[in-house]
Amino acid sequence: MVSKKKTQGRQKIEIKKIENKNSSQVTFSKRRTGLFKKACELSVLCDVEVATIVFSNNNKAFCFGHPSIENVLHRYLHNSSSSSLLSFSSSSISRVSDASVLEEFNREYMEAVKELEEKKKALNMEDFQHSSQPWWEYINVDFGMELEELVHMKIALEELRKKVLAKVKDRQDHELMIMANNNTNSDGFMATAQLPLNSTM
Amino acid sequence: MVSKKKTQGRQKIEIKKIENKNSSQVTFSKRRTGLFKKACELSVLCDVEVATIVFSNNNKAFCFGHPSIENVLHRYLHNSSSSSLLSFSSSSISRVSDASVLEEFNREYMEAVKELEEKKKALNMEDFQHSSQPWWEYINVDFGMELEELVHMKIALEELRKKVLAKVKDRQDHELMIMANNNTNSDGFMATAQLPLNSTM
DNA sequence: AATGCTATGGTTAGATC
DNA sequence: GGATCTAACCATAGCAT
Repeated sequence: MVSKKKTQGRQKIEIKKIENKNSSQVTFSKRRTGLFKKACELSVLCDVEVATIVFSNNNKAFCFGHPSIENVLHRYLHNSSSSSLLSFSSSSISRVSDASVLEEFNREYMEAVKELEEKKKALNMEDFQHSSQPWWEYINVDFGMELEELVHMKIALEELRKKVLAKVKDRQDHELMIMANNNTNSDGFMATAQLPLNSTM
Repeated sequence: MVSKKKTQGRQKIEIKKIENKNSSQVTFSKRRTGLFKKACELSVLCDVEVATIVFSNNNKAFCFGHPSIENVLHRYLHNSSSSSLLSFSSSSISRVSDASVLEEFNREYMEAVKELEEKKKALNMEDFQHSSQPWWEYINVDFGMELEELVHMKIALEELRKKVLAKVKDRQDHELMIMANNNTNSDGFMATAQLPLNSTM
């Protein structure tokens, strides 16, 4: 009997730039996932801090960090300016940065991280990730927004409000229709639906 | 003839902290090498920027970066205002000292990431990820929300609106005060500040 | 602490939907 | 653009050095 293979399976490839755009995109997605998984496993198995950042060709940043990206970057940058640093890049092995460049970089970094922390705090993402509460409960405006941003936000919220109201209206009509056709609906749910929805926002 | 195997080969292991100090060290060394190799391959195959930092338990930093560590970190930190929501970390899990909980790290992590991905999708984060537009422009209500959720969202938005309005008011007063004291302010910015802010939302 | 050995577990290229 | 499948390639646990 001739064994007919369904696929050729994994083929050996050279490690060089994949010119085909589609293949490159597929490989990027698969290997990125694999890389993050490996990074995660290393952090767990050996109880160490790991940070990995990948930029796609579309300028998208993907990252993994344990205990957190900012934490590890902070530690790295802090250590690198004061003590010896074992690092290498694909272009040059065992490359050590100039101290003055790192000083400047550190300053920029501190500013960026501060801003990042504030925005993160603003959205309470840490809690949001592991909470059962809906995301919109966590939005606040305590971070330092420029006036221009606030105006834009106000306009965006106005649009959002319209969408929500429309959605609520649709659902309410839908539920009432169901109720009209089916008396077995639970009272608890319908009670919620009967909140005053047309109050001014 | 009895086939006598020299070794048992690679054995399956759980992804949890390796308590044996020596084993942990060996695994750290091997997997660290593997991780950097994967990172390097990804950067070459897909022609993308990658940075990976690992701290050993001895406080030693190992890293790989293409085109360089500083380059990628710099890019990440400067893009942070638009990409901060897309990073994920395992910080909440690292706070747990109980070993039994740590054992479940992998499963919990995967679940958390999956859940997060879903929420991101709901918020149209994919587009938001690589855009310079602020996050609130991307909020929509197209996903399947229950009526109860919508009502809660409406209430939350009402609260949010109040905060924004208050913030806008404060800023406006503040800017006007500055303008009164300092005529060198740019007109462009102040023009934005003079948008009609008291329109009904 | 890093490296070589092997058998096995795990990752992924290529195709398909 | 993602999800799934298969076979083949690759990484690495456990051991010794």
